[in-house]
Amino acid sequence: MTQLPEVSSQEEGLTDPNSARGRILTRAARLFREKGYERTTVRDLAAAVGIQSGSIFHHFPNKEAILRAVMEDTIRLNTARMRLALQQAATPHERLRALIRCELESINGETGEAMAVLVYEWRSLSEVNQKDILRLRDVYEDLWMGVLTELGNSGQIDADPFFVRRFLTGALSWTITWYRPGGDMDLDDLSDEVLRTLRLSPK
Amino acid sequence: MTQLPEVSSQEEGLTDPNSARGRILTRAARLFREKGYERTTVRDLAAAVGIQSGSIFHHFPNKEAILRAVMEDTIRLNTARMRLALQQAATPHERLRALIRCELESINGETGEAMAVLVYEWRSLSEVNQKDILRLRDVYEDLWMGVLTELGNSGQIDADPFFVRRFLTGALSWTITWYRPGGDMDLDDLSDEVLRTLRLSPK
Amino acid sequence: MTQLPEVSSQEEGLTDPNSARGRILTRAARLFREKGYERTTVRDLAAAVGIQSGSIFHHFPNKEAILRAVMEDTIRLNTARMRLALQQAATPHERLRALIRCELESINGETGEAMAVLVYEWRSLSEVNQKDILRLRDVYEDLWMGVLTELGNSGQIDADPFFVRRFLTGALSWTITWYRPGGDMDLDDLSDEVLRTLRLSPK
Amino acid sequence: MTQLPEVSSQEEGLTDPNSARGRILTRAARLFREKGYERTTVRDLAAAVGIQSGSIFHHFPNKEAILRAVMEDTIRLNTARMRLALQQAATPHERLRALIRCELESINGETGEAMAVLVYEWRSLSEVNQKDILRLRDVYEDLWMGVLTELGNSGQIDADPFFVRRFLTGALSWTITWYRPGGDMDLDDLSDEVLRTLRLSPK
DNA sequence: AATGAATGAGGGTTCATTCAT
DNA sequence: CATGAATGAACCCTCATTCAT
Repeated sequence: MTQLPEVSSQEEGLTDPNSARGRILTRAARLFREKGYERTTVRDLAAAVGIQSGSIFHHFPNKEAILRAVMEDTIRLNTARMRLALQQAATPHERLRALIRCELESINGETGEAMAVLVYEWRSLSEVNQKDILRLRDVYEDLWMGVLTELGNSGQIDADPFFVRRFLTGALSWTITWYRPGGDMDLDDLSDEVLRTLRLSPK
Repeated sequence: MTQLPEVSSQEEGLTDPNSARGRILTRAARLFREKGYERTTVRDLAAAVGIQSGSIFHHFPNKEAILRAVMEDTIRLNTARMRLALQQAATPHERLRALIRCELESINGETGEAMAVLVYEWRSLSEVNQKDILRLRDVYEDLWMGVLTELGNSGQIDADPFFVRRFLTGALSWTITWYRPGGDMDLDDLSDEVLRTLRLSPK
Repeated sequence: MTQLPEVSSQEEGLTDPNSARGRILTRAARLFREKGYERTTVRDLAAAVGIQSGSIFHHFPNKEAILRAVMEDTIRLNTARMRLALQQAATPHERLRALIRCELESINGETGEAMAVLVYEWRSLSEVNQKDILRLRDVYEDLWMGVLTELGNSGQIDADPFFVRRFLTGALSWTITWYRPGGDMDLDDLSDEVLRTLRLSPK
Repeated sequence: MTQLPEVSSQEEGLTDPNSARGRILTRAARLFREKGYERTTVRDLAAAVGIQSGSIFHHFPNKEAILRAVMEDTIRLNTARMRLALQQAATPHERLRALIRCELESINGETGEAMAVLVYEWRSLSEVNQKDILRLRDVYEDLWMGVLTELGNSGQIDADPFFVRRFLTGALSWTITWYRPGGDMDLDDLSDEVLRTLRLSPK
């Protein structure tokens, strides 16, 4: 199994998962994922956390702020993880594999629910919040584009790097709908299969 | 531009788009896509159609039935279209291109809004309705698997056909988030870029 | 008893007291007066009218709009009444009496509750609504100032008409706190007592 | 400027304005006046005082007790002040002027905010508290009635003393809505204008 | 005394759905 | 078929009050 770099939440200013705020965010990610943001009531969330509904508003000013925090924390964490993974990869090909592996991990691992929320509940965010989150997303995407451009320059991929990234974004995020960890395919296998589909030998 | 096969709505038992029911569905697809199913009120929809909210319920028993009809009609229409397109393709490779082209059309053409609704509003459907729609989806997916298996058998793709289909489902559906028709790239170009990414470009 | 001019609600664009809207306004005036605007819940009001709380919002966009309508309708009605009364008065002295009599009627008659609301719940109105209502109030006050200026010019009052109006506003509105119709003093007697206090013989 | 008698808070059992309790009351009077009792939250008040919301309840058992204390302290203080002022007035006419001057001071001076609260927030008091405050009010009103009866007996006013008091209560309390200290009219001028309106001007 | 997280009852408002006309 | 007033359950959020620290 690929060694996953450990990211301490404190270093990145992320929420401590054991704090009240952290517990709300974890449960919120799950509920928003399962039922959708709109269909999840504040009471549902409070019950899941084991507090009263009014107490939610000691930690977040309103429901949307919870959605935003779920998204923001997730992007921050996964960006940090990916940066670490890139540092440990020697070649462009290895870096691409690291990116794919990392993104699959973010989608199908612990942060999977939050990542799904990021995709499916985007429209529930106000425009202002959308813009803020998009800025964080840009940082993350720059990491991808750097590696794909490298591969394009060295002739290892034919298609336009922008398109490749977009196809991969869709393909990888879609895994959430069908991939189940614990089966006969782990995330390394899945990464290799992606590379094979791109006809880039997994090696 | 690839010739798109015409599918008459009557043959397939689809809703006449000029009927009251049809106008509701068209507007619903757009509104559900733009604002989300939960955030779209029956009043919004009625106003968009130009009738009173109570009148909606002369055409549909409840709001969810509208969502279901949007999804069902769309799958039926696109399945019919795809079947026609496959009949006109001679080789497995041509058939794959036809499938990709058709799915891109369904996602980015007239039925695009409804297709997005199919993906993003899935959880708003009751389990019973989900099952019904899934049955229709299976018919559609069988068309895909037939062609991909052909290609696998003839050695034109390395990866698992099931995996390739999933990869493509994600990649193609994701185009809705970034592809804009009317730019310098039409859906034929986009189809070619997909094939290139899979290293299956003709010659 | 002084003849009170009849003002038809239709002529002035006022709310029909028998309509749903009208019944809500009447009950609202009473409740806002008795318990205060803030302490009156929409549910209280709906119960008093005999409808469900949600139904209130078919007639008013929000709670504050009810408060505003109570105030607006009242000012409009009383301005119209006062204008009619002035037309029937021959001398400045008679006109002053008519104003006093009318204002006492507005405060202690049918519109009394609404007038009290106008005074006591002013701060519960948003600034925008306050401005709108103030414009209506100005029209009403101009009627007063015209008559008081006449009396000043003819030497029948010593003090500055502006002050006299202000003292009278306070003194007359205060009657709501102590005057009870049906006792040994009717509104004509009350008017005379006011004139006596100003040392303007009631005649 | 009329000499204002000094009333020491200690003598009357009033709250020391520099104590925690006193600071809460001062801020409460202002906030209740500005925003209304209901719209003022305990948090607002705590923030204005510079403490945490929970700490308020170390000084008062509940929010209404603050309202009551604001009213009670104000009546006590103004009753004491008025008593002193009466002692320094030689004739009934002078005494009336002293009462008017004192009441204007109480309404437009330091205690003005609290006096306004007394008038406008009366209904927010429970019945029990209303009764207690009314008893204090009676003491204050007796001072007024004594002087007005004197004036009636000596033929200096025509109207019923009870009526005159009510007229003045309304007229004077209403000054809070329009009189602004610091303009070209001070409270002595205002007192004179009141007397002139009653045709009781000196000489 | 002071803190501030937690409570929990309720408040204004929304909205799918019904039904008499 | 269409209307639109009415329903009533449910939603997000507020806030006076409590209490362990």
